[in-house]
Amino acid sequence: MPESQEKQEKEQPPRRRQARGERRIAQLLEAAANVFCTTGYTAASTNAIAREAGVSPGTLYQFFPNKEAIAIELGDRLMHEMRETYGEALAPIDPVTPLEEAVGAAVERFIDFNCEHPVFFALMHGPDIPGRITEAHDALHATLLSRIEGLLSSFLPDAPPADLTRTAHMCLGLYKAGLELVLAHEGAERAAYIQELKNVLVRYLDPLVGERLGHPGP
Amino acid sequence: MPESQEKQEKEQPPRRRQARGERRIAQLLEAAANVFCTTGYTAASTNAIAREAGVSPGTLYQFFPNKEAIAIELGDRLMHEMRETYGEALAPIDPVTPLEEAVGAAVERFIDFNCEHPVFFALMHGPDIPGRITEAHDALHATLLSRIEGLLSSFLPDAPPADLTRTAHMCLGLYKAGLELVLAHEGAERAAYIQELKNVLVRYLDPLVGERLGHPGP
Amino acid sequence: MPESQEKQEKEQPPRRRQARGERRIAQLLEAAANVFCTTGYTAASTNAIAREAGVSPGTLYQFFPNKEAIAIELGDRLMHEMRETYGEALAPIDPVTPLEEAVGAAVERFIDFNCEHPVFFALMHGPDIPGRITEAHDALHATLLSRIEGLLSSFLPDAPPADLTRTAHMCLGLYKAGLELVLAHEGAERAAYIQELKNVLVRYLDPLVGERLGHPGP
Amino acid sequence: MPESQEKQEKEQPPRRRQARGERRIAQLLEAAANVFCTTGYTAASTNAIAREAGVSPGTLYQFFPNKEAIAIELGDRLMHEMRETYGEALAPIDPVTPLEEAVGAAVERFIDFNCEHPVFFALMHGPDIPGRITEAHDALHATLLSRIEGLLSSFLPDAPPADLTRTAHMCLGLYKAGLELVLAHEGAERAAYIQELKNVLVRYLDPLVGERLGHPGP
DNA sequence: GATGAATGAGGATTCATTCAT
DNA sequence: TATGAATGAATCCTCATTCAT
Repeated sequence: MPESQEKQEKEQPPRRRQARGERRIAQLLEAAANVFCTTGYTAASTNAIAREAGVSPGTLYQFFPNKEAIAIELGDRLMHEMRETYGEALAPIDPVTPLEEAVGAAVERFIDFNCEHPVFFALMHGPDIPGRITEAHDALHATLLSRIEGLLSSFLPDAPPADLTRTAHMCLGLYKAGLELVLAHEGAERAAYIQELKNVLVRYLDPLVGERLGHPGP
Repeated sequence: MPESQEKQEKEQPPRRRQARGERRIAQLLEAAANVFCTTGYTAASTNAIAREAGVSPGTLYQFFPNKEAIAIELGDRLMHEMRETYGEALAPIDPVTPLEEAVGAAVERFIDFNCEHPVFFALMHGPDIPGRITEAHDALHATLLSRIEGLLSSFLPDAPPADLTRTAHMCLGLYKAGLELVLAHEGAERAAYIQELKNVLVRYLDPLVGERLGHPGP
Repeated sequence: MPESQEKQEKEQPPRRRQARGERRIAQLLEAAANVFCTTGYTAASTNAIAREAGVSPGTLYQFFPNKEAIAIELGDRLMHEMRETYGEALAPIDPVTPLEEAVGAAVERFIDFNCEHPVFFALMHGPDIPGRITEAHDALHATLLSRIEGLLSSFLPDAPPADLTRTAHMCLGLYKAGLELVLAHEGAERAAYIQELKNVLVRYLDPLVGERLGHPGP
Repeated sequence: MPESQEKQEKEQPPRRRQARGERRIAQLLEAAANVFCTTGYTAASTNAIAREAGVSPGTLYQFFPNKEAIAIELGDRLMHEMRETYGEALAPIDPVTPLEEAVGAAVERFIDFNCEHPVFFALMHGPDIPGRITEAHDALHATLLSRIEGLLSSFLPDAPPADLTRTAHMCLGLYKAGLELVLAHEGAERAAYIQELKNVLVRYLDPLVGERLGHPGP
């Protein structure tokens, strides 16, 4: 069947190439994740990423125009995977779920996700410059914020948008701070920090959701 | 008066030299603060610091062996100034002071200090690598933690040391997270974030100090 | 012929690249040889080598991690060429050859080799620090020593290994010393020094080989 | 006695200053010797010497215009001390002394001197560039050569000057080579190398002095 | 004399990126 | 596509030397 072969050669190669390209991209992203974790985002070099991926620098630049782009794509995939793993189900939470339970579950999931994808942490913190936010960092942040806002909106349906946004920012910030401490410890101490992080969030949010139906304040 | 001359030879020369050097050091530290704020600690280069200070690289290295040393000295001076400004008085807090008031005041002071010394923030966050903690970062952190522990111990006299330390770590982390948000906003929004930060800390700590004399839980 | 293409993909690309690289390496090594001869090994700078080679510093570092590595490779190639030129035939010398003749030939060859590859001298002397021996220097030395030991063992088949080694060290040292003087002179004077070097070695070795068959001492 | 005091103040200060200067110079030279031994002449830095001497760089430059000058002065003093220690007596050697004894004694003395003044070795070898001889190196060399020539002339009274000079050069070279090996070993092995060095020199010189009175060749 | 500050060119090395193959 | 060679500016840091005090 030379014809079909011809066809294959004409149609499949694009596919194959795409497939190969996908593999390369995945390979590069994984390498980048490793390097970001090891040396931090700022200190990570594209050459190091290419080396870790076992390809030449030129190859890297065939798929990504620069380091930023790698981080962005990595963040995107991370967000995508988070959605795949935990689903959009994050958002529609049964309003009857007690806050403590909801927060506890969310924190657990976030931490689990982080442990499975340590680069998440590296990307979230990004370069230490306060003002200059990188695109990658930013995109990740925005996604996370919107997810958190989604979560919060179930509990705070009446909050003004500005307040909601602010609360989401706070929650994300607190979570990041807690995560840093959690990751810095192990065993029982880690568990204790996880509990503290939950406490922080629950106690912070509790008064805000006090007026919810079925959740009369104390 | 050969005697006085002898004295001069033994005491003055070191001082005289130090005068210029001291000025240079201050100048370099100020430049370093600027550069750290602008580009972040990790990306800051010694050459950039020297350029900012208007001196040659060699001059910088006559006073500091490397970037780390600059950061350490900067952190030390910052801590010293913090103590000068707000005094050891942070520690001995009247136990009758309501938690809210105490936390509010502490937060205000910390934020004020940060606004006056923006490099504080840059130093606190340090390089984005999770494990690799730099000396400078570390020293600053340790000092802050001990100050916070001191503060907390007035409120939590009965807490086991491990818990106290953990709580201090949490507070510092929360504060850093809040500060980042505060600094990222201005005007009313900044004020709102400051309030949120206070809320977070008060609500987090309130249950822990519930058993204090005169502060029975609700 | 997809198969041959596969082969090309697997075998040729590495080769093709190496062609240019190989040329660059040769070019860099030649430049290094020049610089080592001109300024000495210690004072030679990688930048100077790159400049001499007409490439950028970065290019040099794509092939060699540092100056040492260049010297090592240079030494290796030199040793290889020496073997190519004079062959392993150095070792198995007809035991009936008179010592004077053998030493004379060896000295001539060594000197010729040096004149063709002046960097040999620079590498042999290495940095002037007594203790701190560099790898490059060391490797060259070891190779030369083993060659000399091989030569000597034909003449001193019964010498204990320790003595043989010591004698080899002496011969190499004497040769280096003589070479320095030879290179420092020209014309008739150079010839005279060459003769003196031969005399030194022959007279030094003669008593040691006195007991050889057919070479009864006087 | 204010007058005499006045006198002292007017006359002694110059002396004192000279004394202080002498001390400084000695101090600097000793420091230089240490640094030359530790890091080698080429790599030695004037700043390091000043530091080792416990003075400021400026002070060093008040006594020596550059590194070379330090080495030269160091060499001069070394030569002076050698003369002080072993005297001009090196030259007039009893022509009846057997060559072996004379050479053995000379080698012993040279080696002893080196062990007491390790910098001697560093200075003798100097920078590894063949052509570019430094002044310091040169001066030292010249002195040593003339001493050796003196020694040799007792044994070779009839040798043409050119031959004498050449032989002296050879002896110095051989001695340097041997010294390197001697210093590189310890204990019994060192002793063995010392013996070998003596052998080399005796055997090299013996035929040359064969015609001396009372020393008929074998 | 003595100090230590100052210089600025030069050292090794790395990096993001581009280019020829 | 993929390679690896090439770049050159930028990194940190050192050095011989000079200068104001």
